[in-house]
Amino acid sequence: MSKRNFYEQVYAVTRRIPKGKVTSYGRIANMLGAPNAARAVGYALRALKDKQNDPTYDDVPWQRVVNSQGRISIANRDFGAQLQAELLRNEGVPVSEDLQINLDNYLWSGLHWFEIDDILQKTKNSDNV
DNA sequence: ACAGTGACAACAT
DNA sequence: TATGTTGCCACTG
Repeated sequence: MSKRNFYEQVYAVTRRIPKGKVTSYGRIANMLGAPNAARAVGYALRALKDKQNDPTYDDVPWQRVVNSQGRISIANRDFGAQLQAELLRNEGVPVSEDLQINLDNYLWSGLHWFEIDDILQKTKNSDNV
């Protein structure tokens, strides 16, 4: 299909974020070897909105990705920020009223190199996921 | 092929 | 601390 590997890689990493933890767009980009692709990561997650009817992506916990400051994106505020905050709270992640999360306590430690390698292999030139 | 866009991030005022 | 600016990358008409 039209989807590129990068999307799948982002989704794959996001799926590994454990319940009760969060990470940032930039950190995901870093894990995928594209340290400057934070915006692209956000773009990929935003695209999930157009895939809501696709069961393939129902299990992507997009709410566990916030910006580098541990804050839910402002641009998202008007339509999805509150939902994201609610989903996180339901998972046991405290979110302040100004949409801030304490990264000292809830930041995901990330994947190990071999786990990332596994993702890169599985997402290589395939429409299958 | 090319210019525009966005759920980012770092730096500058 | 709070805005504004600039660089990035992948995706889209």
